[in-house]
This record gives sequence, structure tokens and C-alpha cells, in this order.
Amino acid sequence: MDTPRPPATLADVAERAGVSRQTVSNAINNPDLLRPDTLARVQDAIEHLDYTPNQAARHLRTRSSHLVGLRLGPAQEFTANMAMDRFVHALVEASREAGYHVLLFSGGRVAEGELPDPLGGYDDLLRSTAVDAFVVTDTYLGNPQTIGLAQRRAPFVAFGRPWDDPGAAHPWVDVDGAAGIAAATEHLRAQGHERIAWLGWQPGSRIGEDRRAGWHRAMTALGLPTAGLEAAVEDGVLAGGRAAASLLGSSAPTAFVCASDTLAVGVLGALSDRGLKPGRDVGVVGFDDSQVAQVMGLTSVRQPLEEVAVHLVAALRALLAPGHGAESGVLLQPTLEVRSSSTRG
Amino acid sequence: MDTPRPPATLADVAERAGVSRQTVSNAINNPDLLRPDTLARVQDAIEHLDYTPNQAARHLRTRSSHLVGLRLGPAQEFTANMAMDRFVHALVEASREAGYHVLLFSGGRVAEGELPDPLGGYDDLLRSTAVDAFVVTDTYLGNPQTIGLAQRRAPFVAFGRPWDDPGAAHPWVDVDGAAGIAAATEHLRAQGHERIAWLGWQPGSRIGEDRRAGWHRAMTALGLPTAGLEAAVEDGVLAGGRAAASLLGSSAPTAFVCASDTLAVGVLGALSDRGLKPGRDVGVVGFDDSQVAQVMGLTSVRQPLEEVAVHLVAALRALLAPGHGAESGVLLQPTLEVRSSSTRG
DNA sequence: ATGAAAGCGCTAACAG
DNA sequence: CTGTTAGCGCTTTCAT
Repeated sequence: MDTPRPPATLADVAERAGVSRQTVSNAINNPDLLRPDTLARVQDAIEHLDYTPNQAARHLRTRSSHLVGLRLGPAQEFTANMAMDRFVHALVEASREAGYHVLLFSGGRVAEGELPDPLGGYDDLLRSTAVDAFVVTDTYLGNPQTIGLAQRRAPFVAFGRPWDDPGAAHPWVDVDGAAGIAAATEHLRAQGHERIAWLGWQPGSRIGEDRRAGWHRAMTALGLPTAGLEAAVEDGVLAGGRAAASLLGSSAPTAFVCASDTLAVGVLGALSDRGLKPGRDVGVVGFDDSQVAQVMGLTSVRQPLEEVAVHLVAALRALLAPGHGAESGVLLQPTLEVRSSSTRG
Repeated sequence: MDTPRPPATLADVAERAGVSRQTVSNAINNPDLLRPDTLARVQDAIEHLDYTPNQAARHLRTRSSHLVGLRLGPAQEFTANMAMDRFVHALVEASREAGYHVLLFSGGRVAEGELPDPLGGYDDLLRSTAVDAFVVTDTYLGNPQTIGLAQRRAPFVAFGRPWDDPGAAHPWVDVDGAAGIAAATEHLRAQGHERIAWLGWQPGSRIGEDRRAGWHRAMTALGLPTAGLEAAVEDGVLAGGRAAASLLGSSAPTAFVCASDTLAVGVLGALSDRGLKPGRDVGVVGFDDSQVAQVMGLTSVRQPLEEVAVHLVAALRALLAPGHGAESGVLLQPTLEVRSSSTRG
């Protein structure tokens, strides 16, 4: 009994307001063009008829869906998606404020032994005009997709620097991981530590190398030794624990800066095995401020994902609405969330 | 130099194949209607022109966007979103296989002191024909949105039972939390525990009450006492730790079953404070199999979210393509991920 | 089995 | 400032 009738259209509103369809369209998209009284009449009609513009029609006409595509990687890619949840939230919120929605898609299931197609899913969405643009997040893998997308002239913005292609023309936003790690190192120094170890990933990840550089740079600036104080392992709790145990045995560090929360949790376990208390006895800092860090009282470098999302969306708007010049690269500073794992007392 | 020309349309394909537009449309949507040789010719043209149907046009014509809306709550709602990430992944994957994409939206920022609008965002998306249907996840709050959506005749499926409305007509999928907790309780009994405590939430949450019932039922069936062996606190590590400490002091439990991983982490902390080792000395089981549980070696009840997503999408298809009778309610069984926190040795 | 006509609801371009 | 005309690309009649 409630609303069995089909939704109102522009024509319905026009008729009720006694104007043409075009005028209604203008009332919505260019209110300034209308005389105040006409505008009021139209708005009244819109209200009464509970009118909402049909997106499909608008989309077809304007060739703009107001949708941005975000590909969800085949889960658990390395370490990055510990923060993915927060990022998605932030992106949805920032997009909403700009009048966009976020369309999620997957690259498709990756068959056993096959390499995932770095462009899987992008092409169809774009050519079918389902989305206006993409947000690309997994640039830490190297950046095959940014290259591929650029070749296809696909509008996109990247969360992540174009490490391997300084001449890349697309807009990007990234977080200065090296600076975050340097701040963590300085924080530990301020807590009285001098033998501060780096627990990072095996070479091959630009992000990992960047973070390590932050540690090394800070240590050097502080006049502290680095020799024998680092280990590179795969990202995992067990691997982190083993590496920490080994470092503790060989070079007596009193603090650890880690490339990820996962590794830091491993360190925590190694400390516990030796009866050492995090914070009081040995300082530990992780990276990503994941739920795990929050729950375990682990000090961690936190990426300003909300801010990242806002900049990405701003870049998108600039990209899609020519005229607005875009910042083509933005590097944001992370913050250090200090918890008990790095403070004495 | 690559693809500056606009994407091919149906008409382009028709011309190249020497048939009418309609025939091309049929080749795509009803291939059976074409003679094999015509079909081949058309497919050839499609291939050569790299044609992809324009979604906007199809959407306008068929009144179906092939998009399902999923609202992201204002972050951190209670405990549920520890698993949200996994669920979103699963839903995207299941949707893809059914030819749908997932549109994320937010309820809008909730102003200080205001109640969030349970229907915020839904209405516009629906009336603007931006989405075909919704997946509603936050039914644990009670279910104002299911009621509101039902009133608006909005097509939707729910992850979560209609606790307060057994007569609800919408399709739903849920996980049998009580059974999961009962299995956890039995597991602890099999490990030799008899004084198994329940650490749950304050009354008012149907989900919380359901999980507690699973513990109580299992304890009774096992002939074990429950008196003095339970506590109800707000969901948090600190609260969980305090409650565990109190129970340990008052009634000497040797194991804890918890309503969430968060509470279980609190228990772990309390044990550590007393020099007790999880597993060996005291058994602990959490709920949700979050990253925290995986990283800390916490035994936890795991919801089969992939399966949930598949059933939700199946229900959606049935809802949107009348004829296919839908199952209107599905209750799935969780599994117990056994780790060191609940096993001796 | 294929084609022709009509129109989904909207907005860009031009007239008035 | 407002109205008219045309058409975005597709699919649903209905003929053939």
C-alpha cells in the first residue's frame, strides 16, 4: 500500500512544477541558472514527489558513473592488508564527501601455480564504463598495474610511490615510511636505548628497503652503531621470533624496530621466552598500528590513512574534472603510536 | 597512439558483422537464438573490435545495475568488524562469480551525540537505481534496518538472524554461534578441564546471549557446574583481563570460553600477570578467529564467512530473478581453530 | 532466425 | 532565464 508506483522521473517533476524537463535538470545541476521563484517551485515538486535522479540515465548521458574502482587483492598479500580495512573505510568516507562511491572488485581467482594477472578485472570495468577511475593500492609489488593502466590511458591514482618509474605521470599519494621508522628509532634513543636493532624483510621490496633506510639514517645521525644489529627475514611471527632470538644472542640489542607488526609480535614472543618484559627490558616498535598492535600494547608507526584517502580523492577529482590542477605526488608523514612496548616504567 | 578512439558500440559490431544491432545483442544475451555461423561471425567482430557492452546503457534499459550495496558501519561497531575484512573479501569474490560487483557506501558521518540513522544511505542508492539490492550485516544491533528496508520494499538479504522478528520475510544467512561455543566448551572438556568459565558481554546483545547459551547448554550436557563461573563485561582487553582475574580469584576456573577474541586477549594478559601459561595451565578460547588470534596462538571459533557470502549471493540471485525459489533462512556451522592456548603440551 | 521501431531517463546544445 | 530538439547505447516488443 506504500509505494507500489514507480519512482518519479524528471518529467513528472516538470509537469507538477509547470516547467520543462530541462529546467528541472538545471534546478538540480545548475541551480544558479534559475530564477529564485522557479527554483523554489521545482524544489517543492521534487520534495513532494520524493524524486531522486536515475543514476543509470545520468550515467549514460554524462559518461560518468561517479564510481571509483578498488581491487581487493587475492587476500593476504604480504603485510599490507593488515591496514586494508582501515584504508577502505577511509576511502569510502572520503569518496562519499566528493559524491563518489567505491566499487569493489577482485582480480579473479588465481589458479594454482599461475601468476595473478596484474591487470585482471581492470580492463572490463573500464571499457564497460562501469567506473570512472581506479584507486590502485598494491604498488609495493613493483608496479606492473600502474604501467599497464597508464598504457591504456585509464584514469587512476595510486596509493604508493612509483618506485621504479620516477617519470610516472599519474598522481600518487604515499606515506613516508622511512621517516616513520626514523622517528621510532629516535623515540627509542630518547628512552635510553643505544643498541637498537632493525628487523626487516628480505631485499626485493622497495617499501622494505625504504623503511630500513629510515633506521639506518637515524642511527647514523644519532651516532649509534649499526653493525651486526640487523636481520632480514620473511614476514611472519615465527620468523620474527627466531631472528630476534638470534640477534639477542649475538649482539645484545636493547631495542627492536621492525618493518611490520607481524615481525614485532615475533619479537615479543622471543622476549617472553627469555623472561624479558617489553618496554621495561627491551623496547619494541612495529609498523602499521594494526589491531594486533593495539590489543597487545605494541608501539607502532601509524599511517594516516584517512588523510591518504582524502588526498587520493582530491587527485581523482582533479583527474576527472580537468581544469583543477592536481598535485601529482603527495608524501604524508606517519605518526608514532607509543604504547607500553617501548616505554620504561 | 594506442587507443585514442572511443570504445566500440553494438552498432559498430553489427556493421562489421553485417547484421543488425539486435542480432549482436542476441549473440551476447541469447546465443542460442542465432544460427551457428552467424554467431561465429558476430563473435569474431566482437573480438576484433574489442567490444564490451556499455553498462550504463544496459543498466538504463534493463533497470538492473548488477551492483549490490554494502554499508560500512561507522567503523569499530562493537566486535563484529574484526572479521569484516574477511567478509568483504568473501562477498566480493562470491558476487563476482555471480556477475555482480559490490558497491561500498557509508551511512554518513554521525554527529556528536546523534544516533546514527539506521537507514542512512540506503534510500538514495535504491531510488536512484544505483544498486539492485543490499547486503545488510549489522543486524546484531537489533534490526531497525531490516524493518525499515522491508517497509520500503527494498530487496535485501541479511547476514544475521532476524532475532526480534521471527516472522521476517527476508532471506538471511547466519552462523550458529551457540553451537560454536558449545564445541569450544566440549573441546576444553576433552582437554581435561571441568571448571570452564564463560566470559561474555553484558546483556542486551542477542548474539551475546546466544553464545552464552551455547556454553551453558554444553556445560549442562557434560554434567559440569556453572555456578559462579561466568562474568559479563563490555568488550575490551582491559575489561576482559579484570574479569578473568576476578574469576580466577573467586572460583578457580581452569579454562575460559570467551564471547570474543578481544576478551580472550584480556584473559591471556591476566594469565601472564599470574605466571600462568595459556594452554598448559589454563585453556582459553576466543571467537572470530581474528588476526589477533592467529598471531597470538589463540584457539578461536571461526565463522565460515566464505560460505556465508556464497549463500547470501545465492539468496540475492533468487530475490532478483523470480522463479528461482530461495532458501529464506540458512544457519551455518562455525569451526574451531585449535591453537596452543587450549592444548596442553 | 533476423530486422525495424521505440524508448528507458537524462542532459548538451542550441533557440527563444 | 526557459523550452525544444536530439541522442547517449542498449534491449524489448513486434514483424518478417
